[in-house]
Amino acid sequence: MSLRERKKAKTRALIQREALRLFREQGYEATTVEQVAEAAEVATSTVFRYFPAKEDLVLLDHAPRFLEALESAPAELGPVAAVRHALRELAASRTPQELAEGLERERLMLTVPELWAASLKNVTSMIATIRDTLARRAGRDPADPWVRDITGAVVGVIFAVWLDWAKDPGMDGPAEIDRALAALEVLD
Amino acid sequence: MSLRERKKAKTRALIQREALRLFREQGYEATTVEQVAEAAEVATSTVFRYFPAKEDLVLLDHAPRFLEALESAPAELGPVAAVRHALRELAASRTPQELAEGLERERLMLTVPELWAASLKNVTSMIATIRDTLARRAGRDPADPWVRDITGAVVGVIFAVWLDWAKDPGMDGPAEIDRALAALEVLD
DNA sequence: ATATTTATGAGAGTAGACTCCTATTTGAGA
DNA sequence: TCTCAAATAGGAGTCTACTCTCATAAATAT
Repeated sequence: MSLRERKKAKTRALIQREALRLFREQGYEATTVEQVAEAAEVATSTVFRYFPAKEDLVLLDHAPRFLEALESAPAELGPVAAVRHALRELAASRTPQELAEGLERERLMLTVPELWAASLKNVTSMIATIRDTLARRAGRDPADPWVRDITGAVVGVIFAVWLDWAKDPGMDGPAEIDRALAALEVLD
Repeated sequence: MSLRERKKAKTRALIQREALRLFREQGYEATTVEQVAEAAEVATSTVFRYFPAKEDLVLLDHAPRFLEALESAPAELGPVAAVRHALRELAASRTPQELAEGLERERLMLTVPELWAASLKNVTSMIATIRDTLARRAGRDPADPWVRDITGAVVGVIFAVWLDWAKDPGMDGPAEIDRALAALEVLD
């Protein structure tokens, strides 16, 4: 990785970090892109060079790893069991530091309505991808009602726990999600 | 109802109707408030007098009627069965015209991300209320994980069907939701 | 009919997201 | 060290949601 690339990655991360901090401190809409630029000590145009739109500053990107894990889960597992498997694997593959950072960001996203709203586009496309993956695993059409219903239930349950977790960081989120999903395995 | 009030209601409805038409025909972002004003033959400032923000042109909530029905569902029904019951009752109480109008608006809301985002606050408070109601019916604490998980699964499934319905208005949404929820009754 | 209250139109003005251009800096390669 | 390509700063400019003001018109009350 060249120096140039490293610098770019660093700048990008810096901008995003400062943006999230400001969003948390004073709200998403109340924060202007100019303020983000100032905080990161770059020009406003530079912010837009890295992030095509303000809402893109909020992207969450550990989705690919989850999808990968879901894809490569043992073929004999049903959809719900596969999701449980993938989640456990993902949790295990993350360093404690990564986990804390991820939790912080997710918490921020879930507790600040504007951020959640801003990331809705990503969330929906992520849900669609999960659905496609589950369909492929089961050898069914993604339009299949059964696939849709299972995906809906799984995502709904995960979100429900997630929301509680965001409100009470003391609880063991991953364990709760696992337990909640276990109850859904009757659907497999 | 005075003449003045009737006129206001008429103007308001006219603005909203024209707005929805334009949003449907050329997209939400691509439609300016000025165009809406022009189509409704009012001044731009008049649009804002009736609707504080562009996104408010789309909002609506028939939530109260559903919650009422849920509250008064037979006590012996489990949570999922109670939700099914309430939904059936709600569907029966709406005229075909109301149903079509509602669907049109929901469709728009679900397919345009920023509209969905705008109504997120209402949606989350609605989910919280459903959870409270289900908890009361079951004689449990709203913080109970079981209540949380059931609510999450139910809401997740309904949204999943809703999204598909929005994409394919030809399908029988209420029936699909009922079928999907039937599969969840094992959790009751 | 007159006075008062309320809704509207018209337009000027603000703010902030986003684009585009140019001069300047900075890393990469010879 | 010198040269070239890429990245940035700085700033001017656009677009549109949204606000404010005031004069006019329409509805209501007396």
